[in-house]
Amino acid sequence: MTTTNEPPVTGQRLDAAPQHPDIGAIELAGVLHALSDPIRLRIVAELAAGGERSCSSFELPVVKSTCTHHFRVLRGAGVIRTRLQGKTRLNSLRRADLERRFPGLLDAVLSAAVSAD
Amino acid sequence: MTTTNEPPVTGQRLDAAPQHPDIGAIELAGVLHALSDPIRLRIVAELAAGGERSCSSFELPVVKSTCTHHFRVLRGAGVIRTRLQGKTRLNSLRRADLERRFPGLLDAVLSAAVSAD
DNA sequence: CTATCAGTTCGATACTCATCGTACTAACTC
DNA sequence: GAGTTAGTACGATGAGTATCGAACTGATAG
Repeated sequence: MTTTNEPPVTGQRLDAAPQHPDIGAIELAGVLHALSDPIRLRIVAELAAGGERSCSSFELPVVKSTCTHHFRVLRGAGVIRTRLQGKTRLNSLRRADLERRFPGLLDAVLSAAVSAD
Repeated sequence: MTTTNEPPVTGQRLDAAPQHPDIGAIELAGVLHALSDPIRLRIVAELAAGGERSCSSFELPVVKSTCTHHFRVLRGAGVIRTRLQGKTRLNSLRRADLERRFPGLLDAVLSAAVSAD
């Protein structure tokens, strides 16, 4: 595919590793906004139970591209970390980072999510 | 003003007391969304310090109508309570209610708001 | 009664966002 | 190489929302 009649993309590379904010760059409003969506709250709650999960292991009521969107929001807010492994992306909660930045916040949200279930 | 040439409004009354959700009706996603705006976060943080405050006692960088909007969002989410007194509205945090519904959540957000300040 | 004050209501506007479908890509399998 | 798999990229769309200004209201002060 080096000879398509379209010019090569000048933007960011597709296979670039996913970007995660530095601990200090994690903003409270951003985290709260990321957690204020029911689907993302569900992702975070399930992620809190286990270790690393691929995107497709969640049975979410949305199509793939919407799924990508939600994981990107969570990643951009600093809530989850995404690691490339072969053809899948493994997602995990940034528990330690969030705990250092906003002590008690994630636990409070998680137990609230359970009780509101 | 009882004889304007316009028919009387059929909608809700203007002076109706502000509506607050029942404790059980407070939703986690709603609370997180309400707190995910910097202006509202600031209102809540200032409200956490003292008792009752009128809307205008906050020096917010927005006009009055926008102010009304933010207080309505907070009220609708169950975060604050608004009480009519004369010509002002006195707002207070629903600390006890929130603590019962989502233990530790508000405190975690408040201390996070301070540390992120 | 008139004026002021505190706040709401009502558009209007611009921006964000959750969703989808289609096309694409990169790794893996056959 | 041809398919399959697990996503991402890219519009497009519709819903929500943060903002403003102007008009209004209800209580109080003069």
